[in-house]
Amino acid sequence: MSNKVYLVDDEPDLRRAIERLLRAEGFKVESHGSALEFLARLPAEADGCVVMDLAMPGLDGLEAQERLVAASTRWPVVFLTGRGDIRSSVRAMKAGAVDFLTKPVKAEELIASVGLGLARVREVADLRARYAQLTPREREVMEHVIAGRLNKVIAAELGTTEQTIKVHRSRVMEKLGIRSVAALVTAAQRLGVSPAGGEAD
Amino acid sequence: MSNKVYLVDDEPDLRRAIERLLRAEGFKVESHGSALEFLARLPAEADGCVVMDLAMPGLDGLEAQERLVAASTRWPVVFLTGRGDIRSSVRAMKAGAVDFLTKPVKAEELIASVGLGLARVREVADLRARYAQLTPREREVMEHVIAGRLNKVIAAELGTTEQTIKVHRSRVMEKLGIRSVAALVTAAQRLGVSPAGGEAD
DNA sequence: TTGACCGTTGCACCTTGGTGCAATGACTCA
DNA sequence: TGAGTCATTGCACCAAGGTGCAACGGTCAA
Repeated sequence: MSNKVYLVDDEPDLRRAIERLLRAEGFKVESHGSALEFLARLPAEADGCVVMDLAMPGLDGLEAQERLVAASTRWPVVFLTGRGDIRSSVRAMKAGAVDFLTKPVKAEELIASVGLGLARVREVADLRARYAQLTPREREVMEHVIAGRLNKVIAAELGTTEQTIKVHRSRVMEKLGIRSVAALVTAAQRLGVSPAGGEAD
Repeated sequence: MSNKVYLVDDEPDLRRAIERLLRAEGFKVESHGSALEFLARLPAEADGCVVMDLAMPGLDGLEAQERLVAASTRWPVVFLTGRGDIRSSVRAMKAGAVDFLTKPVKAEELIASVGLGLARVREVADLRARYAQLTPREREVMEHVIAGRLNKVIAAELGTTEQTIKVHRSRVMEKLGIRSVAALVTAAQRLGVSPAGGEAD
């Protein structure tokens, strides 16, 4: 799984060329002619790497990236553009882009970047699947646990008892396949889950 | 403290201009004509923001950045260059640069980036000072704690007793001013301290 | 309506972590 | 040599976390 590339470019000729290149490398490719079209058909969970142009009619590549970031979806994005400038590349990298390549692109560079993006997705794929199994309450408790709060404090804040928190907490650990708070904290960071109400000291 | 800028550029005229600009904003400025000169007089702990040119005789700006990263010093670096290209900017940002600006630079942009870099330094300055107080043994124990290991496991691995580990552990928490394992894990990440022997699950 | 899932609570028991006090031996530095 | 730091250990006690069992009420869909 997870060898899928979402190609977003408004030029049909270039799409075809890149598609061919990526398919020859064994990637599955899904092409979109505009960022809006891509975002509209966006899978709920990141299951591949995005390869996107910068300048496109409708929604800009950087704007599309911002939306992905804002939705905390953690899609890996590789930019591939012909009229890029330093300012754009810096903005893209700040926003967490995997790479920022210029046309004409060397095949090996594109493949390497896509591979890196896919590797990032795979790293958290299993964890995401596990996290999806958590109930809303369990996620809530998790956010408090990774903030370093004691069970009884969490209980007070959520208006329940310590016993209840213990149950939720143990289910969180069980479902995520994790056995220590330390591992839970790092898992949460990989998932983009933030501690509730700031960190405790 | 920590409003210091380390300016590294081989052009004396430009150094003077930037120095004046930064000093007018209340920053302390220390200038160096080459990356090697800067690295040779490098303070042990990051106590300011680096503003560096890309192309310089001797050591390249990107190479200098790499050395800083390799030494895990976590210096914030703002690149300021006249002949930059996209490839360089992407490489710099991947290596963790705060920003990548081009000459001529707008004063407000440079000031904003330097301010951001300094903010990053200040964020961990207090923590670094505290971490510096730890004894070697305490750091060792800390690395096991953030790996999620139980006290008795740590004791076995370090060839001592659980009691001893408890003492070291409580000293770590006390010296760092931290009260939960969760906070310790995030503090360790900010400090660049890695868990011992990989993470426990 | 029945079954499944969710959130909840209580109780008992055990493990683990945290604290305070006291003490020892090794090492370095003045 | 004496002071200071570091690493170590033991003991007692308390706090917090983790587990297993049993149970209740609500929601939602088949």
